[in-house]
Amino acid sequence: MPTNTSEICNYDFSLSEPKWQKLWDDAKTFKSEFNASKPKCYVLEMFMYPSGKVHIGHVRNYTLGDIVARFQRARGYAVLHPVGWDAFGLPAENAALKNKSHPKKWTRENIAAMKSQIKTLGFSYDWSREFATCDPQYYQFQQKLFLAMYEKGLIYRKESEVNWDPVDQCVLANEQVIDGRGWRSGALVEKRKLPQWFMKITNYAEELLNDLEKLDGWPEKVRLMQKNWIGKSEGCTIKFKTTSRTHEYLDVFTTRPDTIFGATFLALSPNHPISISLAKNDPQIAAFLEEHKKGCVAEEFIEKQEKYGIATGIEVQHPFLDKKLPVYIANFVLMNYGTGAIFATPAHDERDYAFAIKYGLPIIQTVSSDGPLPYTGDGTLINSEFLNGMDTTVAKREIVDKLCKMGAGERKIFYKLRDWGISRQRYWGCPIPVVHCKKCGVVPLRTEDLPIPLPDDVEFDKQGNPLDHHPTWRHTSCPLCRGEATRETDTLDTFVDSSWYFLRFCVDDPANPDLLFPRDITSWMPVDQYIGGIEHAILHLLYARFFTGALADCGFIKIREPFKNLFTQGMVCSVTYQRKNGEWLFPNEVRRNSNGEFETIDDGEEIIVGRIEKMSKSKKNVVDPDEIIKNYGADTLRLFIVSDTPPEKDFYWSDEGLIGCWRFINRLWRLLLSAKSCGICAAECSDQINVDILGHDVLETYKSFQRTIKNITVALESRSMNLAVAHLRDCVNYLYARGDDFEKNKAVFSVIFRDFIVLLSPIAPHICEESWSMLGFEKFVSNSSWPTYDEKYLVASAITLPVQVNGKLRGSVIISAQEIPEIVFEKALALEGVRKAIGDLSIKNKIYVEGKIVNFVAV
RNA sequence: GCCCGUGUGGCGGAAUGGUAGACGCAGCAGACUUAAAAUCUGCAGCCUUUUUUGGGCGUGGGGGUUCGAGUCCCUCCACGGGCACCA
Repeated sequence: MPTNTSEICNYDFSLSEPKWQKLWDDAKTFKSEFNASKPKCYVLEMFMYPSGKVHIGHVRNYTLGDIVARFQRARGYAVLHPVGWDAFGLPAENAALKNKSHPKKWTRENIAAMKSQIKTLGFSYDWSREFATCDPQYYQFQQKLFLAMYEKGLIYRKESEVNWDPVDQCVLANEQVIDGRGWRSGALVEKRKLPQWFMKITNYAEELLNDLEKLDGWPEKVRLMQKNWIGKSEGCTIKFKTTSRTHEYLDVFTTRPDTIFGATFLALSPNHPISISLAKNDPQIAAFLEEHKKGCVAEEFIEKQEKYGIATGIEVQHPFLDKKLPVYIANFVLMNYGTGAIFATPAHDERDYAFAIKYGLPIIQTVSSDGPLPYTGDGTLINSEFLNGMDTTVAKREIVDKLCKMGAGERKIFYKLRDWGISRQRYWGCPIPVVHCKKCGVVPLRTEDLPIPLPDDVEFDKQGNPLDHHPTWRHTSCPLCRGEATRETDTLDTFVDSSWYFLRFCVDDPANPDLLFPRDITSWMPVDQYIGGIEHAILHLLYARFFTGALADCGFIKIREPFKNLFTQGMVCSVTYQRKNGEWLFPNEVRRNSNGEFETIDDGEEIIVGRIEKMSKSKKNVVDPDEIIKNYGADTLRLFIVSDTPPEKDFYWSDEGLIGCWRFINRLWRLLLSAKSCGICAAECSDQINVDILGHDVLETYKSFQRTIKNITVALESRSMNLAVAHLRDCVNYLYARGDDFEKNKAVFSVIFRDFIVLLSPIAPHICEESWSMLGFEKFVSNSSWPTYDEKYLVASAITLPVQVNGKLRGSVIISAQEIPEIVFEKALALEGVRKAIGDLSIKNKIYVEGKIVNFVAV
């Protein structure tokens, strides 16, 4: 890759790009203004965590958003396109520890550094709305929202078994535990009991699930992932009478009440109250529970657990048969789902089957099937008394009705979704506005006591939460009794910060200390186009949906769904290089030797060229956006990042591809220079082009360009940026070949060039401004309107029609658009290839699809 | 295990059931140049001496629907992702 591009550079981006960025800034070009006479369009990219450096993944995300924002602006929308920082979080604390610095300092410096990087990409942001979630002006409102939701009963505190990350010394939400490990540290998560703050997201399970159907602007995949995560199952509880003296009844939950006659035993979770109470008097059960507890933490049990259990000696009465069923404690029954107890039907459930085989329990088939047991599908009931002969769906309804009438069961719905644990035992987050009073207990602060600022003077030399060690901050008075009280030292999960930032962006002046959500907020909401990575499909997007509904219920806002359209872009990937000893290498430490093999530059060691993987620092397969911008300019990078690969798919970085885009930018510049020297300019433009007097060739060019306008418009509407780029390239190639016509048809080509510049401007805005100005157009191309096209010019006068015989291509004829079928067939039959293919066969059928194809069926 | 998605040249990828491979990368040839780079102009799925304006094959495999299938249906395979004892 040439690093010194000055010699081959005929378009000087290094002058042009900063110039236009400054002019846009000075003119406040991208300041969003709500305008009731225009349709609104809120374009938002998931805001950035200030890690310190912008990476290519950011560039892809924000370029996609900027193209949408600029395109919609040109099409006449009032566009809101804000930018901000997701600035609280653990890495700031870790970095502070490492560098003996302060999280605030680290965060602020990173924001400053990343902001200057982002600015060099020329995004059309309204910077006046910028904020960071660690701004007291932002989090004070979050504290206010907390109090309102607390009052509404949507937040509660509970002693709870939590996911404890032993490395980060922090509690994790269920969503942050991946394969039993912390999502950030990768450490094996332990179970601990701690008092925790929760948000009642489960109150919204049904709404969050049902509204997914309305979100037709979301990828099906994301909706499905959320649906599975919410995990609704409909069924019923059944009350079994037991032989135990201490526990008269045992409630179980099932989605298959139809299989009740196949029940041969019951199973309790080891954490079930009955299990625990039995353990007090039964050392064997106590030992079993202890062993299970240990097993839960060990890795191999998370991977693949064998089913095992222990008999309790208790039996229950079958609700319909004169029969007693034994009760077991089984490791595969979860306490935090359903009632923590099940009835087992080995014939129709894989887990029950495995358990029954292991402990020699009976297996009774109650749904007929051709295949082997266990059979979990639907079918006709057998061995089931009054249900015999019914279909499973009918039988379900019938049996539940009967249980309800008997008072032995009720219809019930359970969800996999759990309440959201929002407590974090960490310093760098939003303080929870609550105090602990010896007399009054947990007391929320009053709104007038806000904000509770995070103290700056903390020390990180001790284990755990620095707020706990602060000499004064904790000590305060109780808002109720004025007595001595201590502040809550847990801070809020940073996912709370990102659950409503999109609402705050709607506020004209985010630094305004008084207004939370002024009246114009609902004018901008919902977000019309949200863009971000698929990795947030569940966590962030589910929390944000919940928060929006909850804030509506608290009376703050009127909308319930925050994101109308969602686009999830793919990852940016690149090849990896490794030494034989496994050490990763940067691309610039590697070269190809004369045999075409890869070797290190410094010692010539042979290199393993690894898989193409997501760019990451640890694998060293990263490219630095700063370097690219320095050598090729922002327009080249923006163009490249949306070329070729559809935005939802993974993008494979290649230096050659980047250089191809660089060549395109320069080729375009040469085209514009030659156009200018032919007299193409603003003054020659006329919106009244008389198409009727154009010569044949120019008319064809004009029509072809009309199609280009349509193609690019359609491509950008459907977010197919790669297709838009292909059509732009096509158009440049086409115009290049018609250079000789420019001078003779200045009016037509001036209009074409003007419109072309607008078409390219969302993707490569700087060179477009430069050429806009060079050709004498006024103001900014960034402020001009999107070109329109007329469908009537899209119809070609002559069509090349493919001709098939028995579905195989045998030639083609040129016909006029309105040709009658008889003439078309006549012309087609005259083709030598067609005659040859038909030969001695007789024509059975003739098909002519207007303007598309001719097919002769011959046998 | 369950659910979802994807499979097209050397590569990234185009294609409302209607000429498969647009556009680009890499490649090849020519022009310009002392030369190289850059640039410009062409060629380019595979097989096949009917010197080719011919023929055959071709969108993961097999089958089906259709005048016609990359596209729709069935089935198998491979890869990727999500969930994972959720009763």
